[in-house]
Amino acid sequence: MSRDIAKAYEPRQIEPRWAEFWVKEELFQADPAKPGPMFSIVIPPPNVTGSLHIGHMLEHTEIDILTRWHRMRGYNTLYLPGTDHAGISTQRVVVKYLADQGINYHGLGREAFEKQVWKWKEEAGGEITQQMRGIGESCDWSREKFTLSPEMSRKVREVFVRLHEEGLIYRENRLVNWCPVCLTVLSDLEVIHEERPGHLWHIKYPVAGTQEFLTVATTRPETMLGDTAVAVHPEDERYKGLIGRNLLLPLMNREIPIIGDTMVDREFGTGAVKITPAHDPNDWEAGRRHGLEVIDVMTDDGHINANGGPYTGMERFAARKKIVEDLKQQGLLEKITDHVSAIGLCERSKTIVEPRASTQWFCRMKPLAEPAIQAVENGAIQIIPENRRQEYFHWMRNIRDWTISRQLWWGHRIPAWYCGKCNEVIVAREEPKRCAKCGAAELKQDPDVLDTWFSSGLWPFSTLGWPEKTADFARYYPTSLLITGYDILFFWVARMAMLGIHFTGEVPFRAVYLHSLVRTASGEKMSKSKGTGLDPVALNEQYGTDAMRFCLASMAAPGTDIVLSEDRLLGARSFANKIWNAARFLFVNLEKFEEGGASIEALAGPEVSAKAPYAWNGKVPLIDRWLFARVAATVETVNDALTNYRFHEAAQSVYQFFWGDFCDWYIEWVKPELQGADRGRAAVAWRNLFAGFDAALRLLHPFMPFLTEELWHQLPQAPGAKSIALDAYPEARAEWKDAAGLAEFGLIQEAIQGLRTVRSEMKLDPKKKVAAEFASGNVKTREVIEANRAAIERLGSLTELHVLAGKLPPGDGGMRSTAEFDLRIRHIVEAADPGVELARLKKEIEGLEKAIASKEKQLGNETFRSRAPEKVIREMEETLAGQRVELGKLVARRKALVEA
RNA sequence: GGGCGAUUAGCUCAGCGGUUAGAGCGCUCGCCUCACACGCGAGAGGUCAAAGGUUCAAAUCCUUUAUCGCCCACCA
Repeated sequence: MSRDIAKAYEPRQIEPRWAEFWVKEELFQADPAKPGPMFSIVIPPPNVTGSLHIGHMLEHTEIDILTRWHRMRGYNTLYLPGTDHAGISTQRVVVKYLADQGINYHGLGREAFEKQVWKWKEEAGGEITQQMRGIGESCDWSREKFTLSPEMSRKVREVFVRLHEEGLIYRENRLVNWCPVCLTVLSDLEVIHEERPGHLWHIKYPVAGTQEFLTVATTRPETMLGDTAVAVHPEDERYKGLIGRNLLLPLMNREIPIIGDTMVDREFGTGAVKITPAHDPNDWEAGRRHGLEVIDVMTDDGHINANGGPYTGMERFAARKKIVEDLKQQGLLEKITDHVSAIGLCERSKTIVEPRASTQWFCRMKPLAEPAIQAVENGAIQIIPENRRQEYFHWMRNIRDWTISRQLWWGHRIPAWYCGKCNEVIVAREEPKRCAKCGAAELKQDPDVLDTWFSSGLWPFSTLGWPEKTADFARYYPTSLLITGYDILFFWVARMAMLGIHFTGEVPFRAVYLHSLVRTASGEKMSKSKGTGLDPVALNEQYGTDAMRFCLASMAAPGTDIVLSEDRLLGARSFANKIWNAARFLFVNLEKFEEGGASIEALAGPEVSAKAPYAWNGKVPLIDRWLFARVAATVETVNDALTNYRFHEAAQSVYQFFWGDFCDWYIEWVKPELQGADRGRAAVAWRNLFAGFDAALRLLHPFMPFLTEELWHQLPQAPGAKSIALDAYPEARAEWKDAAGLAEFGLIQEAIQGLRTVRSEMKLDPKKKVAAEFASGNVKTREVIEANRAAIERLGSLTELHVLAGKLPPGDGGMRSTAEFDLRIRHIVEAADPGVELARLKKEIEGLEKAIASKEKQLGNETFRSRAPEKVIREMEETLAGQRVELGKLVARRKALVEA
């Protein structure tokens, strides 16, 4: 950078280089043999065919900040990357891709289709991991995993077989959620409920052998084709007598019984419920209780099947329409009322899910859930933010069995084989040659695959080598932390907790931090499919990845969603530019200093920094004491904030430090000293400046890795030191903490700001230097000001500052008073408007009076004095005394002004 | 039907029991001061959604209400 420095920071010139460097140098490869405390994190595997969206950007930024922060603090750190095969969603993408080319995937056949998906994966599958490299994630790429790799497949089969042996996995015919578009069964979680206005159709069923009718109310008339009973409440006076009689099912002309069942709510509808065991979960149960026939009237793709009489072949909603029409025509439709009901939609296709009886594989969850509940209860797994614990508990305590089979081709094939001869079901790790029961060789593997979440549920231990006892597993499991979105708490987090504990005997992660969702300005979840997402890759190009990372971090308060705006990004970009320009200042001025024979090696570098701050004439200058005290305070704030996942607090703290302290005060203060005639003094100033800057870079690195890496390389480093990422995070060294230094410098800041305010109020030309007076009754205060007079004069644009004892009498010019000191700039102001000054005084006096009154009231209160902590009382008294002094001064000033 | 969260400066949000409530952006005034106009300096702007309550002390804890949002749920 040093000789030809761009005036503005241009991330595009810098980021790709370092992104490549980090990968090529394999800087983040973990070594289980290395000593030290451990920090491990496995990535929530993104969809292999996906691309980086804004949610990933946030998640990966948070993961990478914590990873880099731990690594710099000496932890043996592993950040394990990988991707998910994402069964249903990937299959949908490829099916559509083929369809666009006029290819029907069914026609292709299973094997050819699978080949297509693998081909797709090879082509598109690299994108997201490539993007992750591009944004500088400090992953160990040598350990990258894919949920559908042969290696992972073996682990999946192992788990399946063991669960089956334990009786936790079973196959059964029951009512499941069916998606007629995806053509597969779905788990309960994959069905999203949405309230929609609909109707309640009141249909008259003729009572067999009479002229009477029984009216039933239904929201889904088309299911009547499969009705096998009508239920009424056994104690319902209206219908009691009908129980046991038969009804003639309209349109189908089948006789069905009237049954009594307490499931019926007498208040709802007509109090009579049609029972369709094949297409409603309640009815399914009722059917079992009463031994009713199950008549499935639907095809896989949501049409009426051969059981549907005249409606056979019709699409389900077309059939609904026709059935209603026909009923109306036959005079069997009593009425239609409006009714809002929650309907189930397929998470992927948004199709209305059809409840349907089907034979599927299930996993018994209760026994798995119990230990996972306890793990969170007893703190073995910590969930942050805390309020998500409740959701976790609620779901886990009401958990139902998990439908794990899917009628897809893309996924882990279920390791079950059926004997063509004796129908024996064989579940095995390897494909069996013969039936274990009858010895026949006619075995056929179950065509279905496992729910994607089944394999991702094993992720923390499968990726680390389980069931083998690998070094990685021993060293990095249980993982330290999981960072993921709260939207997959049940899908993924809960299942990992259950399976992890069950198979390893240990929790899969010590803590789960559930990050926010990034929303659009209108509050919607950002989504690419809806076109409401911001493209992080494009934004990174535009503003810089560091700016994006910093922006997200500064907004990532736990528990609240993020609304990202370009305004905020602009602010973060400015911050990056500010850092760049601070560096530019250093190097540009260093050149001038170097002309006198100094070299950067003598002024900067790890050995020089280690001894900072440097003294001059036996004393560390106040400004340097102050700077390092601020470094220590910032380090403490950042460490504390990151320990508690308070990214926004950490980001805000480094921002304030770098911009507010380092640039606005420190650099401005030391400017003249750096180029001063006294080269010894200047060398000390340079060393302290570089040491401060070096600490700042390391402090900032987890948030803004590219920029800090670039600048770090411009400074002398230890031989063999490769990257700031492997350097040490600054420590809050005890010798840097300096309360007195902070207080003294605070006083000076207040004085300078006071002077500037007065100048501004007096509308003085910024270039015009004037004389000023400073007065304080405190000897120590006067000494501090006197000792730093030159800098105060410079930063306050003064010709000279007179330091006086006591207080300033009222007089001409602009005045400013605090409890500690008085300031005045004497100046004849031509068009000075005393009204403006009076108005300001009035406002300040009123504010003070209000504050004083409230304190006097409190302090005068006996209960307060007896109950409040002593510290609070003492502080309040001190403040009050100060405010009274200040008020006195302001009132005197006002009086003098009015009289003049 | 249950549960959770939000409501604070024009905007986006921090703060969650103890001084006159903060930040970024925007706004006003003044500055191209030899690192940075993606900048520098100085300001204006809020009865912390409403009403009760607890407390010596409430934006902060409790209750109710209103508005908005989310999650869970097999009332046909």
